[in-house]
Amino acid sequence: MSNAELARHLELFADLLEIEGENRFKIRAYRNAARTIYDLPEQVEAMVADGADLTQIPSVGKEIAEKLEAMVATGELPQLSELSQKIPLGVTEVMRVKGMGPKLAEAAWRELAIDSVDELERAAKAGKLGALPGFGEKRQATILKNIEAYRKNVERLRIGDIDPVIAPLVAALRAVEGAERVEVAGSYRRRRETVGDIDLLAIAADDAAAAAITAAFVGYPEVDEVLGSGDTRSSVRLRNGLEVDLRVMEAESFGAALLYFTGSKAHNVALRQIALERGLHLTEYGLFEGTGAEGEGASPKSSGKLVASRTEEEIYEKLGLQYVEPEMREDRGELALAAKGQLPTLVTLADLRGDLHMHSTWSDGKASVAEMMRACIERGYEYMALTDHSKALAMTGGLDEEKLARQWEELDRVVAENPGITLLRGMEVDILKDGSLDLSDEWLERLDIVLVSVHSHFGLSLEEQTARIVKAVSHPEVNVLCHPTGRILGAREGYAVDLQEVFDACHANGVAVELNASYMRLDLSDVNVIAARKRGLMVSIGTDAHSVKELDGMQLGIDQARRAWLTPEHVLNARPLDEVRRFLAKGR
DNA sequence: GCCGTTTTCGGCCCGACTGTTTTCAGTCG
Repeated sequence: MSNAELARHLELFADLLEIEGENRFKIRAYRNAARTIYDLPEQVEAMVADGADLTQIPSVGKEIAEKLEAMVATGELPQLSELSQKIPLGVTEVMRVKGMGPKLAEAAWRELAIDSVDELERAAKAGKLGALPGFGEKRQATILKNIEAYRKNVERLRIGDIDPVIAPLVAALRAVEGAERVEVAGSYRRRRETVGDIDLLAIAADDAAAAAITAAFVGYPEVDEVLGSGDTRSSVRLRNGLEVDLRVMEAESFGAALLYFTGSKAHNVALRQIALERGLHLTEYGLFEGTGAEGEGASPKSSGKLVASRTEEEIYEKLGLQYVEPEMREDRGELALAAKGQLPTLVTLADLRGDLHMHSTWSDGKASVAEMMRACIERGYEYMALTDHSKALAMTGGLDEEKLARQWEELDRVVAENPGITLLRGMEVDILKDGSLDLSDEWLERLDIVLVSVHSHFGLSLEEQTARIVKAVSHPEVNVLCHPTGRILGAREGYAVDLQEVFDACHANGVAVELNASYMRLDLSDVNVIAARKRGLMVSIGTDAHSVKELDGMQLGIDQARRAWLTPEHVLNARPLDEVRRFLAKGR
C-alpha cells in the first residue's frame, strides 16, 4: 500500500471519528499522522519490510504504528471497515460540501438518512433541511450553491493554468490609485503544484483607496460571480471556476496577515506553538507579548504589547527564527532548521546555467534548432541539450539513426553560427517495453547526453514496470531519467513503479532524475524530489520545451525544486559545464 | 492519540463569520 493510500485511510478514519463525535484532539492526531505519512520520503511499506520502528515517524505513536502495520499487511484498516458499517462513507462526502461540517453531516444522516451529496441536494431542493437543528431558509440556499461549486470544482487547478489568470488580476489591482501593495498569499505563494483558491492581500492608503481596490476587484472582467463584498473582505468566482478572496488592510498588520494567509496551516500552528513557548502570542494581526491566556475575558487581539507585525521578516526574527521562504512553509522540519540558523539557500532561476531537455522541428517541436538555440542564448544559458524523440514515438516523428545523422549535419552548421552557447547533442530515447533502449549502442555512445523516458505500456504491473525502468537506467550510456512517474496533473496518475528501487538503480549508475517543469507534469512531485535528494541523486530541471515560449516554463520547475529544499548543489543544470561533462562521462 | 529545556499527565493555534441565536455552536481558513 502506497504512502498516499495509507494517508487516505487515516484521513477517512479521522472523518468518521469526527462524525461520531470523538475527542477532537484524537481526530487531529490522526490527521497529523495522515499528513506526515503523505509527505514521508520513505515508503512505509519498505520500512515495515525492513522491520523499522514506525513510532520514530513524527506524529506516529504506538496506536497509529499498529494500524499502519495492519494496513501494510492486509491492505485495509480493520477499525475503518468496522466504523464504516456504522456510518456510511458517503457521509464523509457530504462533509466535503462547504458549510457542511461533521456536526451537520451527522445530523443530516441521522435525521434524514442523507448519505451522499446527491441526497443532500434533493433534500435541500425539497426544503427538508429545515428539519435540522440550526437550519433555516438561508442556510438551505447556501448549501445548494455550495453543492454546485463542489461539483464544478472537485479538483484543484494546476498552478501553471492559474498563473496566466492571476498575474493580470494582480497587475490590475496594483494599478489602482492608493493601492500601496497587492500580494498573493496562500498555496499559490507557496507554489504548490495545484491550487484550490486564491488569497489576495492589499494595503490601501486610505478608505477611498480601499473602496477603489474593492470596486476594481469585483468589477474585474474575468469575474463570473461576486460571492460577497464588504469593506475589508470580498470574494468572487472567476470564469474558470477559481474562487478568489481579497482582504484590504492597513500597512501596520500586513506582515502578520501575509504570514497567516500564506500558511501552510501546519506551519502556522507550529509557529504559534513556538510563540507560546517564548511567552508570546501570534495572530493574523501581529506578534504580541503574553500568551493571551491570562487576560480574563480580554480579546487576545488587544491583550499584550505589540512586538512585531509589519513584515514577515521581523516576526520570524522576534521568534528567534531565520526567515523561511514560502515554498518551505509546510512544517516538514523547516522550523527546527530555522531555529538553528541552518536553512538551505534554495536554488533560484538565476542559478540555472542551462536547460537539458527540449525538442525541435526534427521531432514534435514547433521551433527549429536555430530558434531554440537563440532563445537559450537570450535566456542567458551557458549550455543546452537538444533532445528530440526517438523512433518508437512515431507520432512525434521520432528520429532513427539515419535521421539523427542528418540532424547532426544541421547541428554542425547551427553551432558554427551561434558561438554564444555550448550545445550538448542529446536525445530523449524511449524505454521499450522490455527495458531496452530505442537507439543503437553505437549512437548512444556518440551522444553527449542520453535522456530516457517511458511513453508507452503504462499498464504494466509494479514489478514489471520497475524492472523495465531499472534495466533502462542501468545501461552505461544513460544520464537522466525523465518524468519518472509519467503522471499528468489532474488527468492521469503515474504508472505503478517502485521509485525507491528506481532511485537506488539511478544512484548506482550515476544517473540523474529529472524534475520535468512542464505545467502538465511537474514530475517528480515535491515529495518525490525530497526522496531523490535524500537518496543523494542529482536532479535535472528540464522544461521539455516544444516551443520557444515553453522554455520559460523553467520557473515552475524551480518552484517545485524549492519546495523540495534543493540548492544549486543538487541541480545538475545549475552546475558549470565542465562539472556537467564530468557527470555525463561517469568518470570515464 | 501524540508528546515532553514545565517528560508519563495534562495539555493540544487562533480569530472571524454565519445563521441563528438571546449567548452560541458550527464552520472556515
